[in-house]
Amino acid sequence: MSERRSPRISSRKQPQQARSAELVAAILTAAVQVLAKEGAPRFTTARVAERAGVSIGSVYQYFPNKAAILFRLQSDEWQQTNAMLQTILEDASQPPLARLRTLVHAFIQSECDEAEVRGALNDAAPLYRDAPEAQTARATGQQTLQRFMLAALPDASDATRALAGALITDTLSAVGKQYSETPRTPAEIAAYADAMADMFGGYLVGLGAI
Amino acid sequence: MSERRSPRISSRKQPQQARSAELVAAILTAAVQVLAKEGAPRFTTARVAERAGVSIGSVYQYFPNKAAILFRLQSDEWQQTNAMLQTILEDASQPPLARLRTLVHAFIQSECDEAEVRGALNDAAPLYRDAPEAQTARATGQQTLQRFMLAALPDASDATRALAGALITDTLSAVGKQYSETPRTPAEIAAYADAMADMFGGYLVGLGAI
DNA sequence: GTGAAACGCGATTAATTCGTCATATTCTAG
DNA sequence: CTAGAATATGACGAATTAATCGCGTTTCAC
Repeated sequence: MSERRSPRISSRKQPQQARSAELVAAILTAAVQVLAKEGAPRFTTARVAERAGVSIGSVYQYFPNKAAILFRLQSDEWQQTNAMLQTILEDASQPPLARLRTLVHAFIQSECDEAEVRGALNDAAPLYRDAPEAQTARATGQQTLQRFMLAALPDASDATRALAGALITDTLSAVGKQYSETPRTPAEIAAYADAMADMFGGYLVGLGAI
Repeated sequence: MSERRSPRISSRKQPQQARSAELVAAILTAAVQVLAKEGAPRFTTARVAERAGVSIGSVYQYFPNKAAILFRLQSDEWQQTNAMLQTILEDASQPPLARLRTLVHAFIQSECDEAEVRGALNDAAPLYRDAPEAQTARATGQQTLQRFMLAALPDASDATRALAGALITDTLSAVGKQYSETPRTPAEIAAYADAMADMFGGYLVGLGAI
């Protein structure tokens, strides 16, 4: 497929003084705004720097390249989403399938909430997707769901659980991505999330879910 | 989100002589090769022209811009896939859910078969996605599935059918896209497609499918 | 207060891009 | 055969782009 370009994407150096920490924060804030307002193709380091009220040189002091900024945004968001999903899935006060329904709603909702940024970030994905750091980050989310599968499908084989977990993870993320590309009303979102939860539920019950 | 750029994407003029028809064919063939070999970011009109053994000027004689070439590739593929899906869904010799399973297998398989091109085409999607022609093309595939839903869920309400149809369409295309991004063995593909068919089946049975 | 480290700057470079246009070649109708 | 329509060419203009580097400024430990 595409040429493998994965130079370093980790940050170039850590801010040590207060002003530089603010500067990095300003860059990230500006990056989100540029991404949401101008879209992925017009996301340039110069535009980010300008919006942040900072010089290009300063941007490159803390980010080795453009992809690193995008990856940082994606990474921060993954972390946030993962934390949310983990909280929901580990809430033992509800039966597994109820938790799954809650999770679907929360996930789809959050995707739609930040649709502008998410869409642009997906468009820019080719720039950071192949970096090793990105692969690692993705694995974390799947592990959380696999732990949940153990509770939901206690009698299934490991292979079955793994496959079901992978399918649900993929569906959630891929469909969520696509669904949020079009503007939706809150009612539509709720109905769609319910349908998706029904779909997962029907599937898991068929596999012997409790 | 991104700036709305949607100039004409339809072809600039129709080839009238034999040599120009060949030229257009050469451009499209070369475009696929460039896309597969170099990836979306390195897909340029110059590279396509060079690989096709044709001058840049000639490319712009039949395609108004770069996006038009990409759209043409996507459009051709949609048409091909749609024809296949229609054939499967309208095969009355099998019950609806069996047809759906066949469809899932065929679709996932075809996505994986041309993974290189599909992936790169998706990466380039921002360039042609917003064009009105693209919206139209997408609608066709959904109609085919909606007709099928009528057979599968004869007793459900229109709203239920529409929602279920949308969810299945979305899942199939979004997950297929994502799944084909990673190389897979034939056995993995078959197992995954089966799981997805189980998921759809469980969902539809829950809705009263026959 | 002072010196060194951290920080911030932005003009500049080198590369790449898309798409046009004036010109040259090939085809075909009559 | 020939005129003009269709087709093909590719050098070129105009615009963007990512990233660097040398130098001025601020901070802070001592």
